[in-house]
Amino acid sequence: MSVATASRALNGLSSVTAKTRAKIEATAKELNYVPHSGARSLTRRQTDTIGVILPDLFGEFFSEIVRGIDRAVQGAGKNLLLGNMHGSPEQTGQAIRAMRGRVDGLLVMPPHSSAETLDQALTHGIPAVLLNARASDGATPFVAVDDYAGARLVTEHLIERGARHIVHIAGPASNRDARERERGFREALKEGLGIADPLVLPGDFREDAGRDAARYLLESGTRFNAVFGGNDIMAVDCMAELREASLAIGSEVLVAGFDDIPLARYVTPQLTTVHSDITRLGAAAAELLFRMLAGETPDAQDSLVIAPTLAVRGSTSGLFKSDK
Amino acid sequence: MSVATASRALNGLSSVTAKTRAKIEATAKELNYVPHSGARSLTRRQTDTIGVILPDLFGEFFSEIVRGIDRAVQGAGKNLLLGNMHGSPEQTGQAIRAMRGRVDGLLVMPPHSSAETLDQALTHGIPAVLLNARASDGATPFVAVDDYAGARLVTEHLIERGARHIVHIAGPASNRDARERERGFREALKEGLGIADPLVLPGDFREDAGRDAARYLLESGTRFNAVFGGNDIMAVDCMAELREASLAIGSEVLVAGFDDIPLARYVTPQLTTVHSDITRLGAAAAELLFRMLAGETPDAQDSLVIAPTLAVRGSTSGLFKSDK
DNA sequence: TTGAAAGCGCTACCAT
DNA sequence: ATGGTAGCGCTTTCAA
Repeated sequence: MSVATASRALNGLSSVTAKTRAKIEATAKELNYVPHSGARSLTRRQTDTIGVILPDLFGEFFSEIVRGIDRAVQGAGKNLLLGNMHGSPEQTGQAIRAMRGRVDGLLVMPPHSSAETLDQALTHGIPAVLLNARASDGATPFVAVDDYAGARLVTEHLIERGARHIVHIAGPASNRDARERERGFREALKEGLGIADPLVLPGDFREDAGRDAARYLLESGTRFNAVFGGNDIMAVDCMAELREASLAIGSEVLVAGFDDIPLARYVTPQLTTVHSDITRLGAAAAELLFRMLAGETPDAQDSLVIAPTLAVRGSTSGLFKSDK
Repeated sequence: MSVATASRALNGLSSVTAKTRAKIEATAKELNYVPHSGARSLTRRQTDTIGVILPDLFGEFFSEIVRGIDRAVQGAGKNLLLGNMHGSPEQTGQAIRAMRGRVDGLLVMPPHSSAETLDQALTHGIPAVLLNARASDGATPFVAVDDYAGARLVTEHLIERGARHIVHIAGPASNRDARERERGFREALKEGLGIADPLVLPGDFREDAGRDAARYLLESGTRFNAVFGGNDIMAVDCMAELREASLAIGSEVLVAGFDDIPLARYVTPQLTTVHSDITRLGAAAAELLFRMLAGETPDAQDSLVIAPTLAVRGSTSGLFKSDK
């Protein structure tokens, strides 16, 4: 048997006698032969692998998105090469370059708002889909969570539940999600209550920011009856602090967050928040990339914005007793 | 310039004139040349990539372990190929085979106790380190968390805090971690209190199991003053249920868990639990693998068992009022 | 110091 | 239906 025939048999090409194939398969098993996918990739000019480049993410988000990507990858019979990039745009470019020759396409989630730096690295090479970011030139397709819509959802909900003095704890200004959430908050407030300059406290998406915000609110004597935290962590900690000050969460003060981390359901009262299907985000991105690899050339039209949903829980479900 | 010289220059070999090198580097930049690592791997017979095969893990654990591995991989200038295997040992073997030619070594965390099936797949090929599992032949090095020691730690702590009627909610019998934890519990109890046949309730590491256990305890009128949940989820939910029955957690009944998930610190009272450095587990495994790839041939001696620590919190910190 | 050429393990084209 | 063989893009002897 020649290597050519063997290759054909093992790859299931039709032009092989059943007999020959059987013999080859038997021998392969006997020799415990396992194809060398590296070499295979080289000749076929296709690796059946996609690269994923993520920033140093916090637990929950990371595992969810990878799970989604993995699901799609698995379903397509492909492989997943993971390349973390810890922060800087240069590292990102570096990571992207290191993937050349190893992957057919890329899923990239840039840190912060450094989308521009990416373009170069991307435009120049292989197909790519951006995660939760837009390329500055608008050319690279992306899949993102609609932070703006989510923030509007919460804000409108708070208004509907009777809140009239709503405070927002913002995330870091360098973070696109944070900016979009704040924007959604502001617009919903303007449209709903006609408030143009609401109180927005600074935050960084970490626990302390929630506590600090709460203390500020209490000590400054600010009039407020609802807090919308830029993410759940801050909302939860703000809520804890307000509770310690004997405020009745859900009736005296409403609190809501964003992300729906598992914790949200475990605090008392449970936290109303915005739920995004992160797994779906990852899966959708991978599937979009596969379509590109299959020859389709999606434009910005194919980019997907995933609409989040509101998870209403105890922290906003009570009725208002008084307007503090 | 010949390709040979270019290769040498780009790879920083010394046998190249500074002048030649400069010229080559300039040209490379101009042409926007990026080396094709696939081809490079083929000739060098080294991919600088390690494969990671994990079962379908729950969020926290997954991200922590990957973070640890990634850290080590990053530090060593290598790449990380992720291959999830959803469950069955066959899939595992499959996943391992698919990695041939793509990676230099493997980090494998087998699902359940199917370590035997692995051996074949592993023995036959590339270097590998097992995560949280032992190979049946004892040959493959591994890195694992010491569940047994952790369980002893909690149990001894509960005894020391005055508990005399301690119940354990076990995890699934198919899970090695679960079995080891139960073993640690039983032995600590025998040694500490001379109890040989403690009450062990069945569980599956999920929320409901915690609630079911609590209900059983309450309804059956069982005498107990401490519960050691096989993991935090079950412990937390058991605690919630007991609290609803107006038991004072931490004083009337002690509750402890295992894993130290973030939630443990957010429930009221905070949950005493066993903390394992999962990130370190991943990093240690990767580093062990790198040593093997560098030529060392570690035996079982080099396997590492990571000792967990006890995180004492409110759920066991109160004093006993009565011996219910 | 540089260049020519032989592969790495496979696939795919061209013959037979 | 099968076999021979030319690469895939790189590294690495071996000569020059």
